[in-house]
Amino acid sequence: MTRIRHKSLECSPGCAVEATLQLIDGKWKGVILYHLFQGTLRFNEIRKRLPNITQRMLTTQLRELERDGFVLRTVYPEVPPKVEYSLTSRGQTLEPVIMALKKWGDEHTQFQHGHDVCVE
Amino acid sequence: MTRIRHKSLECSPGCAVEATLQLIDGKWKGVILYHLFQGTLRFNEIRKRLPNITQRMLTTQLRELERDGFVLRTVYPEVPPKVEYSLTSRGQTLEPVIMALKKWGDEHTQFQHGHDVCVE
DNA sequence: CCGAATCCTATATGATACTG
DNA sequence: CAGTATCATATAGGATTCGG
Repeated sequence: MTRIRHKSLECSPGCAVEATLQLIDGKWKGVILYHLFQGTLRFNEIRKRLPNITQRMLTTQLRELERDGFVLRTVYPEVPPKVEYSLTSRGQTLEPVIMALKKWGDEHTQFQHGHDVCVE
Repeated sequence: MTRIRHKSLECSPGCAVEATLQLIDGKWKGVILYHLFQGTLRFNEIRKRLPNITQRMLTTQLRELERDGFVLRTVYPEVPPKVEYSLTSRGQTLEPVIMALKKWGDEHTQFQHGHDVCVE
């Protein structure tokens, strides 16, 4: 779930935790970022890596990541269209965060790396 | 947002990222965990540290954290009631994750540590 | 003091169809 | 290929009230 930007946040010393969470939250953002760490990808290339995502959701999540300054969207004026997504430098700074999330998940949750589905 | 347990997850190499996110997501879970890293707290002690949370939401989030094995709830059969919350060993393992989120937030978002509210 | 029970709303997500 | 546009639904989060 991505919440409204500029919404007032609870402020305690842990405030920054939620601030970060709100930016990378969204059902697919974590995985999208994860794949983009490995390099620039086209729209459909990302889609292939997320077999269950709908076109609409991929667009939505990418737009939010772009809006938040994590992802750069490059449109090539060709026919058929070609759009590439890559991380901005700000997006790169999220790598330790995403990797911490992945590391914990790998160590503490059981899921099968199957074709396209895993169960928590 | 906390999603249903055992829901099928998208499985790609980044699957673990979302698996972890789904567990610590929830508007207040990150901050609650953050405060519990500093030691056992009573219900109202947590509440004081999260000035804007409602009683219902604090209960809800704590119950989910308990359900997911991160938090231990200890009820003292007294009048008036006394309930203490502490981290389980599994909860402790989240510390690097939460701290990575906090570190990023501290370095990359602007917010004011005020009385009770900050703006992203 | 620490909740549970209700009721309510916003919004995140999804299904589906269409398009330059 | 890479999107929009529409419609539908579930659920997260909140306000309020009551209780042991």
